[in-house]
Amino acid sequence: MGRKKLYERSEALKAIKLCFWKSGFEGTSIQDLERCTGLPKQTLYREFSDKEGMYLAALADYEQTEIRESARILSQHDDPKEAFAALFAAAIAPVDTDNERRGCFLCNAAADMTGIESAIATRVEEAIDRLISVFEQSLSKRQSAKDDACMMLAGYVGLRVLSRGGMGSRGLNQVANQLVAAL
Amino acid sequence: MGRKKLYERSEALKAIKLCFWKSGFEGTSIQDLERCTGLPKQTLYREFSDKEGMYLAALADYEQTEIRESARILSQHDDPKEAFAALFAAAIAPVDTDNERRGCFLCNAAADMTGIESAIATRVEEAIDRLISVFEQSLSKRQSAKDDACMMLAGYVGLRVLSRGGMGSRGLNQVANQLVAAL
DNA sequence: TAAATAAGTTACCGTTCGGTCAAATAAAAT
DNA sequence: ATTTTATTTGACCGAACGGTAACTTATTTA
Repeated sequence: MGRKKLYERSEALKAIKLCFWKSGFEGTSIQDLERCTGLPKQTLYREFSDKEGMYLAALADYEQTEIRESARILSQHDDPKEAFAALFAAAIAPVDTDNERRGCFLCNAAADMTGIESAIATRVEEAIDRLISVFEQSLSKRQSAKDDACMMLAGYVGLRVLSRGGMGSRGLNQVANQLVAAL
Repeated sequence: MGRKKLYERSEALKAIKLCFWKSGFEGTSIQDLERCTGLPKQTLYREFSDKEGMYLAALADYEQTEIRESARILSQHDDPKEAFAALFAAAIAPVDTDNERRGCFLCNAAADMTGIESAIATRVEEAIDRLISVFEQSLSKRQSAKDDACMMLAGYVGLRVLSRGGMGSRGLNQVANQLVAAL
């Protein structure tokens, strides 16, 4: 019943995610996605409907890999200070090893949003809510868990946006240390 | 010696700034700028050379108005806690009065940057450096001024990106309060 | 083996993109 | 009044944009 597909959706999606991650929604063209996936646009459109579908799928994939990884890192430490220190360290690592400055796809998406923009804005808000829940869980032993989670979220977002914005790893480590100390 | 211009550069620039502020570099077309300034593209190109010139001029204008205003707010309070509380309050105000979610142009620009991109990246880095200096000055009485400024910068960036990302004013106030408490 | 279904391929759609050129127009300086 | 300088206007450029339709090829059912 039909031909076997010569590509794998998950692999294509991974490439698409990296593309949007680096260049944002408007900054990424369908042609860019053809190049990075190696697939013709027809295949992309069949698989993801349209550009927005590609972006939403990429964002969802990001949440299920990168964000889930963050949750895992946090859950590996009992002490919240240690937990967040580890999280921040993981965020900074690619900057001072490979000078990789993609930042956080979700944070970039939040800054990308141009006012009232379709389904994407909603998904971004939802993903941020889930991220704050992850933070909250790591801080659940504290009675000020919710407030602390808010602060750490802001610090996390700031850290990752600044890293994309070109801040050196020395400054980023300063930020991380001070945020952990504030806990 | 020639005809008087029927427009004012500063007014045009103000409109251009708002446009890039809302929609970012890639998300703003020359046609958008024609509409918001009321000027034909010829005039825009003569005045600012090209799209990048328009963006850089807008970013510079942002720094000389909005960022300078931030410095003013900070300088009006002796106690750093009060100073940053006032700064954060000013950042949150437009969200819960007009639901205005432009965020911070400079923060948006930092998140926009797609890798090695021309002169814009450099200017953004410089502007961030200047912003951190402003923060540092407000904290100059402390011996940990530099570290505290780093943390507040990350918190500030996070706060403004989250506000653009749709976080409600309740959450934003939580963030602000906790950041001030961490000082 | 034939029908059905899905994937690959190619060309193409109208629109918008950033950017340019030249003519027309207006006002200041000589 | 004429020259000079600047502004405005509108047409135009090739390229890239997101998206689609049609045709070919391959594979799995019946």
